[in-house]
Amino acid sequence: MDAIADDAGGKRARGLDRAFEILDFLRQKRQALKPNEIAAQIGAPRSSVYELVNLLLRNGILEFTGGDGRVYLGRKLYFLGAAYENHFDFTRECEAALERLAGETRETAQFCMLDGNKYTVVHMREGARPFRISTDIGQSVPIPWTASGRLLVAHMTDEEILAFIPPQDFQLPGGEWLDPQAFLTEVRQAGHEGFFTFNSIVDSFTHCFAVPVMDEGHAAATLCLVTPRDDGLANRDRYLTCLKDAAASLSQAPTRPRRG
Amino acid sequence: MDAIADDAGGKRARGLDRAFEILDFLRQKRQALKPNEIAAQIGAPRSSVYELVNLLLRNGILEFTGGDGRVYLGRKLYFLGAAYENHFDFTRECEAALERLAGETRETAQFCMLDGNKYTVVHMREGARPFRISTDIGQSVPIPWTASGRLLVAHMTDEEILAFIPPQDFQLPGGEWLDPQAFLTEVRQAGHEGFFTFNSIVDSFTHCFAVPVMDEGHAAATLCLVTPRDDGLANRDRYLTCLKDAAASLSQAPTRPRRG
DNA sequence: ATCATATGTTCAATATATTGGACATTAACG
DNA sequence: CGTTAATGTCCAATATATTGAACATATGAT
Repeated sequence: MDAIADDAGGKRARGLDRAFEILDFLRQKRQALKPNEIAAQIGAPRSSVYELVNLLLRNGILEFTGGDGRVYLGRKLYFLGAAYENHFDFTRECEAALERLAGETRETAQFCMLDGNKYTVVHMREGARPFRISTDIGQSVPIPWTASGRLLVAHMTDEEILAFIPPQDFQLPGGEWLDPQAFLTEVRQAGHEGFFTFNSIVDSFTHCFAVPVMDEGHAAATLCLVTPRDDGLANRDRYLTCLKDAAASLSQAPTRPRRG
Repeated sequence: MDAIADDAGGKRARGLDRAFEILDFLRQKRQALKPNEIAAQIGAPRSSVYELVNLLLRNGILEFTGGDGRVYLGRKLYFLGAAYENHFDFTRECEAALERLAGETRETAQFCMLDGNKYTVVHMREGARPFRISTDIGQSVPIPWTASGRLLVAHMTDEEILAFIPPQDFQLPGGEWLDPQAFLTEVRQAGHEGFFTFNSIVDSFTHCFAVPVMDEGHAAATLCLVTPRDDGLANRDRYLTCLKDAAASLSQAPTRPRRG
């Protein structure tokens, strides 16, 4: 069902693709699984999964954990991810920016990016309010559901956007459908204004603010605030200013390469 | 030369292994490279590297960056690494522990783990002293060169240790050779005492402290202090106490699985 | 202009990776 | 006990991934 991309007929799958399908699946499940379970749940031949899991184990990409032969993402992935992070030097300044934002606004602040054709919260700083945020770190969310989504695809043409976002992602959690044309209009507006705010369309009580973190001419990420509706509307201008300042401070950094 | 494992004859290489060789190579180089350069430097057929790079690009494991078709580790790796990290919930408490350590001692504090058969600094908090640390985050260092190394292999038998550590890693940066038997003795001592300290054997001016962070009965990681020799000797007992307290606070956490 | 080097693309041959299915083992269960 | 389900291993067949080599293009030096 949720296979990565083109997976129609009964051809053999390429090992590399299957391998990363396994990794993504484990990430999504967020728990150690037996090879057999993996095979059953992603609909892959068991022998293939056993073969690949063993290869990945040998490479440190997967690790035995949880006993009973269960495997989960391995340390090597952590190191590779850290190298990615390091290269752009995001995190440190990012955390600082979120900290500052949370302090200034007392609202929940998030740093968001695309993960494939989904939206994902990469870092989050919970606000001081007694307020529950629904989105979990690292969870994939359809792009059209989010304020940030408008910004993260703003560098594409209309056609590219519609080709990029899976059609079913325009269906909101309640079941209603969001008109793609309306979405595109909002994308253009967001791209032009340099921010996007709206009453969340995935719940009935939050107001969302998003501003882009620019890198190489397009929104590489966004900074967001998720607030109670009344607070958000009452402090709209101030919050937007805070966000833009924070984003500006981040937008400089990512370009420069780091040498040890 | 430094191929991953068994790479003798002129057989064809498996795509998956080659792929991770590419990823590791990029991590080591810490910069974006052209596919052609990668092929030349890891000694792989160009057509294979181009094929694999394209596959990895399609999966978000690699990304174009730096222009001219150069590629580097991709965002997907970051997400996978974050999931690994999350699963063990290390980082947050880890950063806190380093912060505390650095505050208490004003020395450089490190969180270290094994990466394959090498030692690696995963997190570091620079001390308040005007003092330069040589080790860089994420760089691979021979196990015998480090105090932590004694602890990180302490759960293995002598034979396992000698099979695990590449023989040439017993050669110190100066060129002298460390006697494996002497190393094993230190490993046993470290395992027994629950810490290891020594005047660094890779430079002439630092004293190193290491204590284990236990997980599932063995040292999954270490906390370290790197200090000027005189300071280290003068504050030895206090520093060791700080380290042990910090390690104890971390040793609890990693076992419990997290549910959203 | 000529040559050399670096870079990327294309393609056919074959070495081999993926796969289905058989088999082995264990646990659960009536 | 016999049956079913879950899990892991093994193996041969074949679909295909890896590879060398040829080709294409750009750049820079002489």
